[in-house]
Amino acid sequence: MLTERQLLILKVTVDDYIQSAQPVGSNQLSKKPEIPFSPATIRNEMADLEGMGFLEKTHTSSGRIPSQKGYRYYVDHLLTPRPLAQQDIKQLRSVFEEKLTETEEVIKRSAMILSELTNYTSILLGPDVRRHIVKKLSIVPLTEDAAVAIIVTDSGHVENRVFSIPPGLNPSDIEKMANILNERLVGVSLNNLHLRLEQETLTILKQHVERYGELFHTFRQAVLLPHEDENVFYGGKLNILKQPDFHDLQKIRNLMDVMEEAKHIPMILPVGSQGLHIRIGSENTLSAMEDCSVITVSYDIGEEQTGSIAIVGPKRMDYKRIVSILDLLSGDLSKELTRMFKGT
Amino acid sequence: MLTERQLLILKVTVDDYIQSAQPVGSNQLSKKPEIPFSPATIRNEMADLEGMGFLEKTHTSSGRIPSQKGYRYYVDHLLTPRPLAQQDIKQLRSVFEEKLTETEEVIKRSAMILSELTNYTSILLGPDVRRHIVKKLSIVPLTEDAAVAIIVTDSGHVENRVFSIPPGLNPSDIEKMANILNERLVGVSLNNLHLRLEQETLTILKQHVERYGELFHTFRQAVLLPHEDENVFYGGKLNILKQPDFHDLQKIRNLMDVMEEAKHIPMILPVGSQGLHIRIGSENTLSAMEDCSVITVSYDIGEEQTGSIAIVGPKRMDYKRIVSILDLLSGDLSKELTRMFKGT
DNA sequence: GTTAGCACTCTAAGTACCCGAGTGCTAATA
DNA sequence: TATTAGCACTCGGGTACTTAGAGTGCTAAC
Repeated sequence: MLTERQLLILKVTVDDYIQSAQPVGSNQLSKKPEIPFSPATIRNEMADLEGMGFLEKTHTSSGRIPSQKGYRYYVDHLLTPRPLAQQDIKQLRSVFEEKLTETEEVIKRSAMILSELTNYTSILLGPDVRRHIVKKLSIVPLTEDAAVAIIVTDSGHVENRVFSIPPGLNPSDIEKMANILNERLVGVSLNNLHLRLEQETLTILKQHVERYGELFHTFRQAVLLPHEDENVFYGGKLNILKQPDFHDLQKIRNLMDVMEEAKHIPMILPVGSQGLHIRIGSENTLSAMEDCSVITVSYDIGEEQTGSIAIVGPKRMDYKRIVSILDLLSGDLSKELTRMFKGT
Repeated sequence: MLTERQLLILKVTVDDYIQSAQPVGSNQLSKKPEIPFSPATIRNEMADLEGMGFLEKTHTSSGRIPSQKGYRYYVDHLLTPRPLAQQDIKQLRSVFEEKLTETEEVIKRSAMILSELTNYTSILLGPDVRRHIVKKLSIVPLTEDAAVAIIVTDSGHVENRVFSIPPGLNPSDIEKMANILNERLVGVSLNNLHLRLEQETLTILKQHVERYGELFHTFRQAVLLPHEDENVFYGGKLNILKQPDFHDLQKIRNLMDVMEEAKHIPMILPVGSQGLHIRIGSENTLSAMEDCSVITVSYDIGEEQTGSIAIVGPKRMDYKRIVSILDLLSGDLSKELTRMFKGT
């Protein structure tokens, strides 16, 4: 168990290191007004804290920096969210002043502002498109042998895909097919679309549409997979380059690579987890992120859908500030997007 | 005027430096089989070439590197495009094996493969969406007070935008409006859309639709500006970090920043210029690119539309190889996209 | 005209050195 | 007994110096 004084010293050490990026020495600390002890006392305490694994030295006679365990303890027990400056709140809320009509636009802008405000990289995940519900479905012929299938969902999201029409097909058949599909598929979630497509529409199509087989096949292909990565928005990808903690070009490359790769997103932004989470250093599953901390928070759209926000920065991240910012944004974003979604 | 020998030495010097990234010395050169002169002779010639501004030294007793003028001369007079390896051709053409149905997909994949093949950053600009022609226009109501406007163009491109409906409006009016718009606007290019919108449809709307004013206004807003940046595709943004020529983090940041900023794209990819162009160092308009070379080439879609391709790399770029690659790709891409567009 | 020879230059790498910030330990102090 | 002053020690980073090597320009010989 840590004593009051140890707690104080640990807290101030972490705070100072977060702010300065330099190892913290006993002299330095003793000069702070909140620390009324002599350097020698601090040295003793720091040695203890190091013994317990909360602090580390970069070399034998250097000041201390927080260890992973130190950050973890700080985040769990010593973190007092710092109230945001009016200026920050204003900037953060400016997104909602813009009268944007689309969810995606709001999320995109939020990502940008978030990265400007934090100087870290932000990743925002929109609500899962696959849970959206088909509102309208249409097929627009383009040429003799190609048409574009368009699916509008209740959220205003539009999926569209070009697919090929078997040569020599009767155009009226395409129209018929579109009608049948519309009758049967409006109200179905994108998730269940391909299932319903085969279960319900195939038999009916058979009866009404000539050569339904080929047509149905290419259409099905087109509708099958929604673009996955369309749903991820980044802000300040280059902010990583601003951090003094990252100097190894190789590591920067790995990190940026991993972040952009769609397949890694679920590892960074655990879909479905509620509330705010902080992962420090090697607590991240991806090895490229072992020098990073990631703070994630979820937000709600309506009652069913959720999205998430992540801030990726160095372990020496300004936790206080980021937590406050994310708290505020997640609330505001939930309110605004729910409002937009339901239609006031 | 340069002598044969000077030409040879200049060429080999540039080639060598492109390959090794190290200043080239007279001894080194004299060992090459294609150079039958003694180091002393080479030194004399190099001194001359330096005097004429084709070569530079990094310090008084270093080997030579090509100057901007040197690169320019090399590119203009000494460049012999290197035939591509079968392997490369195969990889480059693999895009077309994928049976992609959408122009955008093809361009996106090309950007990726291009960056993998070259190890530089590729930027591909699709055909100008604003010249596409409206094929179909529809309005899908979402909630009481919002609807999504969808415009399908002849290329299969789908623009969609959510806009707000004035409260309490009769839904049938929206349908009427959609019908009128469709009748009048199919066949118009996106470019002329807003013009035609006011000239032709406004009066008719007045006659048929109640409260056309408000509805028309928000709709017009929505349709007005196509998303500009949707048309630019990148490959290998991080390849810059691989180049030994770039080590200054600040410069890298600037460069990456400039490239992603949509408003700078026209400076990098001059829209409308035909054929292949090489800009070296300060020949680029953007100061952030003064250490880069950019090779651009245009491609055609159908008879009217064009897109362009750019490769951004260090001045010490493998011009031979890139020129060959771009030549091939631009031709293939033109063929393939024209085919797709016209519908075989 | 070409080249061998040579003195000269400059970088990069290695070594030595010192300064300062920091530590741990011991002994004195409150 | 807990705190602190004092002190010897450590280590990184900066500066100065040296050296090796690659390269140059110039001159004189071929």
